Amino acid sequence: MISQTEENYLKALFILANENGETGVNELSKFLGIKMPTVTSMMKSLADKNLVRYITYKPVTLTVTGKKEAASIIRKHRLTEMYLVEKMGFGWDEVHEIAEQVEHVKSNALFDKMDEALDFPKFDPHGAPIPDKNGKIDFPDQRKLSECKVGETIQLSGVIHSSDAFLKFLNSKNLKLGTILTVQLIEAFDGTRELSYNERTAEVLSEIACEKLLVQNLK
Amino acid sequence: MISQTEENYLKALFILANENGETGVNELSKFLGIKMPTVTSMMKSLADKNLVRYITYKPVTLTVTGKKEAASIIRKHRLTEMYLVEKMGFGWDEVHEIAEQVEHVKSNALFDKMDEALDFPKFDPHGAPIPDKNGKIDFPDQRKLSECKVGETIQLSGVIHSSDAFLKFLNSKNLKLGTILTVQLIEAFDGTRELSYNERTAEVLSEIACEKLLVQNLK
DNA sequence: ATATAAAGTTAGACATTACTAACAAAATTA
DNA sequence: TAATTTTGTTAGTAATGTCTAACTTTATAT
Repeated sequence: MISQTEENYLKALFILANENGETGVNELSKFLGIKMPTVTSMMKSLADKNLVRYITYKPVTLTVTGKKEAASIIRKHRLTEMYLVEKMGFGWDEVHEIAEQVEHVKSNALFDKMDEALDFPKFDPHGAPIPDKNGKIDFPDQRKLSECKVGETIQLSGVIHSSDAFLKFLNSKNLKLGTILTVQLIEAFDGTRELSYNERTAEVLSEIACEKLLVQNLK
Repeated sequence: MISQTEENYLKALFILANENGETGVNELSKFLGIKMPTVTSMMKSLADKNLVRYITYKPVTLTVTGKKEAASIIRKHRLTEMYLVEKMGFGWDEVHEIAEQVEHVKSNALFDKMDEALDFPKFDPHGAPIPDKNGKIDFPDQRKLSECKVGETIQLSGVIHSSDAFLKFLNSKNLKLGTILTVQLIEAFDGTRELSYNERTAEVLSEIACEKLLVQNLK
């Protein structure tokens, strides 16, 4: 039996995994807001349970079992977010904290019912892909808005590392997933972008904001 | 901040409270499946937090604060059960375990949304009353089927201390809340009841089963 | 009214999950 | 390459919530 605490570590490892699937202890510590010695000892304990591979002074990787568990928790989280938005009338800026708790509920039936009621959605309300029952994720072909060049016209398809405050900010700018944007101008000295979308012709977004926005090419 | 564990103790105290609102440590221990010394020490800790009144060797009572907290958890549990049955297509025999977990979610908004979607229900799928936001419970005028006399015609209005197995058994007998029953016969030697309802003329229920069924007079 | 049974408490141990302080290894920079 | 910074580990402590063993108080029954 995996505890809620352990589930949170596995989820973090899944989310933070770089190209090699590795995550440093320091990175994990900062992400979870838990001090490094605690993380180290948890890594030992998860390694004993065969959920991660851990060698002292080396980055941590999830085992196949660990990865499956992590994907299952992320699936529960994202299905919950989608259910709250689509079926219960919550805003996309209100669902993270609730999903953070509901994701730990031990009942496949509950999440399968959500999945079905939502007609098996592929993405959550923030554009993040929802793993299927086998833990498989269908990653869309996305890049950051901050990487787009002047003149490009693309579609907003995801928001990453989003605080509720940032989502409320997007609401206030009338930016939603699906909005079609054109990059009008990039300020050389601070990376500020000027964008046009809908009837808006010169909305200004900071570079930091643009790094949190994912876009797709138009189809 | 009250932990999940503490919430479970408060809920149990609320449910087990007798006419004086008292509960013995032993009773609590058996109900929760937790050994008595653990219960004793938890009672001390809850008393320090002003959630219960505890004097050694005396039964425990909830304080006003404790009672309010307990009612809030029970409200969450029963709203969740009702939501799962009415909005998600679960059977009344499938929802207890899920609600047992969801009841600990810290989000008034979630339960208020359920309440609204269900149009502010007064009872859960097992006929138990749902406390309102202020912790007030509207107890209906119910008695046990085991207390009814031969010839009485009443309406099934609640199921108490019900295991999932017992609920499945009721399903198999086609007994639901609202079913109108007539007590045809009570066996003197073992308390077995013969009941008629719908087209069924002589369904036999044990005394133990009849003690778990609550009924109301017809209106 | 005393013996026995039931209920309740105390003391001490243990697992989990967190922390701080001190130290060690690895990476970076001068 | 040597010094410094960053990253990571070890050791020791603490809170929470559980347990068993031993003991005490209260209730029950003969």
